[in-house]
Amino acid sequence: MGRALDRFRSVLRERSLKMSKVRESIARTALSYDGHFSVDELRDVLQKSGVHDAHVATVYRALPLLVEAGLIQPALVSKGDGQRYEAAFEREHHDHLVCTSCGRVVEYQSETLEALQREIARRYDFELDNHVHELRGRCKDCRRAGSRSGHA
Amino acid sequence: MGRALDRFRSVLRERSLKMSKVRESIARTALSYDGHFSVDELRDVLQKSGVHDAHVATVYRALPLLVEAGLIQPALVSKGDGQRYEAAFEREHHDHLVCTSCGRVVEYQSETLEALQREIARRYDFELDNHVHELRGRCKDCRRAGSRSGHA
DNA sequence: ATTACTGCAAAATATTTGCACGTTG
DNA sequence: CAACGTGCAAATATTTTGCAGTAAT
Repeated sequence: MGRALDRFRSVLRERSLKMSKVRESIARTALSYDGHFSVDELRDVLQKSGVHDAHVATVYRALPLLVEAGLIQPALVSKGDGQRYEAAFEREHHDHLVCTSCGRVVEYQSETLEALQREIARRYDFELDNHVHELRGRCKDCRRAGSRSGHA
Repeated sequence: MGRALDRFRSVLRERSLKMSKVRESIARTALSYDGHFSVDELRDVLQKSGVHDAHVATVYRALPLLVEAGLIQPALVSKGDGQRYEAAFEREHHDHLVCTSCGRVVEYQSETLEALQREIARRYDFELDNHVHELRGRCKDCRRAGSRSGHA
């Protein structure tokens, strides 16, 4: 956690920005958030944690900085409800498998996949920054329940 | 194109929905759209094509059906401006490599990747519907231009 | 001190929904 | 004719922005 905040601080310094208390709280909360969060979910936890809450606009302003510092990453592309994020600092990278019926999310990681992505980027002469990979389908339980065209 | 519309019709039938003129126009326009489109871009083309335009709500209502029928697929997750789609019927599936500096989009396809995805889904007992895969980085030209350490 | 940060409220976007009327099967 | 589809406008939801006062370096 300390290391993550240091990294955040250094990104801020590079841009002549300041490390405020609110920003630090946002960073801490995001880092220790268990699972995916939306802006409002993050704000809820922030508020309940008693520290102090941050205005929506403030969170929106902070998130790109956290992404840039590598503390969090965008997650769950799906749609409808707005961007979600998850902690990313010093964690194994993983991607998501989402059940389109019940919404269950399974994380997986595959070194083969990572390697393949690097190879594709190399083939087109791209320097890879990051990627989004989301597999969508129906999980075993949902298939058993409504065995056909039953979309949620 | 005829085959695509047949498939659309059959999805509609399965759900006791009807094939209206507006839906058919939306389907045709989406199928022949060259590249990625947003809801508004699709509506623009629809209108200019003289047929008749569809209300924005109508397009929003039609898109999930087109996706379900496999005529289009969600594409290009990255931006903030709302979901984009692209034609997908009887086309080789492909994914995208996006340059974070100049915005250039390169399509690529990899059977190895497709196979790997199927294997991951199988491992978790998911029946795969579709996926989103987007690699983000900097293309050769942008790297040469500004050899900076990072952010746009 | 200087420059940035925050909350606020309003704006800009995106997407969804209820309803009355038109269309499809 | 019954059921569905469409346009419309209003409602939601999400993200951004200008501003005036507050905090960080």
